Amino acid sequence: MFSKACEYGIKASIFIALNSYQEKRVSLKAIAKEVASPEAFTAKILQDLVRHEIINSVKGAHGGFEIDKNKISSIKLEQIVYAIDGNKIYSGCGLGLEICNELHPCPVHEKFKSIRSELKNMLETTNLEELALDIKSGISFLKI
Amino acid sequence: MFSKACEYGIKASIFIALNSYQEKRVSLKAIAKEVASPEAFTAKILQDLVRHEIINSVKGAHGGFEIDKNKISSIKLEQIVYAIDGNKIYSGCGLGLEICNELHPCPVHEKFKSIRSELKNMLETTNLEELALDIKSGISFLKI
DNA sequence: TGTAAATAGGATAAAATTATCCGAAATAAA
DNA sequence: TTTATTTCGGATAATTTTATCCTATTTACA
Repeated sequence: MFSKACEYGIKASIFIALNSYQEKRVSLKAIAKEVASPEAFTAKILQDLVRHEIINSVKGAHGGFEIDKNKISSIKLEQIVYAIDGNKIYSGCGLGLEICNELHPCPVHEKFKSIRSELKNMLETTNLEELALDIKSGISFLKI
Repeated sequence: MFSKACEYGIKASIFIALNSYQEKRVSLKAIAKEVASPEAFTAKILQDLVRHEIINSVKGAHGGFEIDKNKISSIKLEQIVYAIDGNKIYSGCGLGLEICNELHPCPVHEKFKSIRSELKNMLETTNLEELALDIKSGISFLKI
């Protein structure tokens, strides 16, 4: 469903958010360990998120990644996915047609409609805060 | 959502079904042209579908691909996707966790639940016949 | 001021996916 | 029986995605 890059990016963002609530900046090393992702690859993804101003980075000793506490609840999954994968997720036709719309639909256009819109809606409405809180309370997990 | 291979496979299957209703066998060349897919790559995918006994192939002059007319309505999208992409589509966790279930869910497990099940249901219930009929009646299209 | 700790970013490599090429095998028809 | 047509299958290539490595830059602190 998502690319590996996107999976890592989402998990990393949740972990950073979780720590940001406690004013704790986290290092690449700590992130990669916590979400079980390859360190160097994760670094590239975090750079993307920084460029898109979803997370913030601080260089040098005691540096690391953080998210403005007040922004966490307004960051939607959609923004993270878009920063990393672009608009691949919704943009395309299910069967790869260049033109696929109500007037010129691919064979599965109608069948996919509600699935795609539900996915879109989910990504646009779920925010980092709720995901981080579930981790904090032990309801969900970032690895294994 | 699907791999390119899967997209080509689904479109090819629909085109073959369409022709099989009129007892017409179609060649690789005709299929690739009709669904706008690379010929040699499409050949590999068709071989997969033949091995999984979803379509039938006849070698030699006047050979080509066909589907048993009586089977068309019972062939589900799910079978085609499975033959080509394996169980990647549902099997995995949305965030790539090795273990992801009700007891040990990833952060988006609940959020994805209905989307995944709707997708699963759609693939398991839509059959080749309905897709082929929509092409036949000009409601949907295989290319552009 | 020097050093250790971090992120940034370019170059490169590995793996997976997509795509092409070519000879072998099968088959219908001349 | 020969020839043209067509799928089969192995080898290879191109592209994209995933992953690694190394150096530069920044920063805190001794």
